Amino acid sequence: MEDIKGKIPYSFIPIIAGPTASGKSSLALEVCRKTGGVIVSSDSMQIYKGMDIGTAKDSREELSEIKHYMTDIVEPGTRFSAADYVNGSLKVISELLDQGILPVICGGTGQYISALYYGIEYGDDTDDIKEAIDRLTKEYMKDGIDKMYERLRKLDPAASEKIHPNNTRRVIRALAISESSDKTFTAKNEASMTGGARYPFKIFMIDHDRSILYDRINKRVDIMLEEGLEEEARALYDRPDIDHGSTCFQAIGYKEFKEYFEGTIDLEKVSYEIKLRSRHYAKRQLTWFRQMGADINYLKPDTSDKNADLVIEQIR
RNA sequence: GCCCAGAUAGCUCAGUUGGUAGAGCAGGGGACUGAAAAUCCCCGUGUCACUGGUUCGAUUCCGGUUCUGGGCA
Repeated sequence: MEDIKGKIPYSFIPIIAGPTASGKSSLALEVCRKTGGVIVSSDSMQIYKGMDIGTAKDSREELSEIKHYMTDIVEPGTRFSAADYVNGSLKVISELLDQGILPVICGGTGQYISALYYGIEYGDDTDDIKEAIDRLTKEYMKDGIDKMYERLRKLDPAASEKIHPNNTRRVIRALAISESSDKTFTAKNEASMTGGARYPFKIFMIDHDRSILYDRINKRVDIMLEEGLEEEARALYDRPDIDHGSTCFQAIGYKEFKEYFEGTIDLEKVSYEIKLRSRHYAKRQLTWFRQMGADINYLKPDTSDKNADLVIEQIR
């Protein structure tokens, strides 16, 4: 692990994590204001340019007030992976530390946060694996999942035992990784964590009652719709250069408009669906962070000002 | 006022030829290493509206009551 004490006056780099609508951004901005830090996003959808309202990106004013990294870095439609995220954000963090600036990691993508926090190294063969995934996805559509699962079972029995056969995505991915080099998915995973975390991180999360969190989600979706989410979604759908199967169309707040644009559902249904899917998502995020156990430092819901002071105190 | 149809899980509804009931959705829990806002797994007892009757036994059959739709006046 690299020592950061010589570069910045803090012992830990804060990660502000938690479910959607829990108040992460506002807290992270406040920590930045008080420390002269900048935000390094850990959000798999805020990386896309032009997807602002639906991904709850910080406002234009906030983006110009506090510098944001790993936000607005690619065009929608671009393929982007957890490996790309880790490689990119580590580079950014390293550069910031060299300049004596505190990086404040903020976002809700558990996979990205865990990868940073536990120091998962993905290597630089990302393009080969992306190709293998594309190839195997086509084979899967032709041959069905049973054949894919059987191939995985032969190549990497340990992985096949851990992955449910219905989980086609993870079956294909594990197979793609195993087939694209002489190491299996399991072997690569084992080797990927030997280095430990690159930096001393400390994770914080605001702990709301579930019913209050759901209420915040519902209200925020209403605000997004008032702010023009429909137009933003329409602009995305109308772009001829973006494949509708792209990752960016997985984003909640956009995919729910598909049927509306096709005229099969009304706006009220869209609103209902966005709220519902956001709640489901928040639940999954909570499961992810809960599983990290004592590595999460919980904060009581309070003003961003007060919680920022608590965070700063704990990273000294 | 009369006629018809309903009343079963938080919601929408199945069902029980009479032996106290089950789907979808919601909700809860879990998994997760190159698409992760994705993908996947597990979890179903509720005065079967109320009240009499028939019956060994009624949520089920019969009567009454209340409520909700729809129709006729």
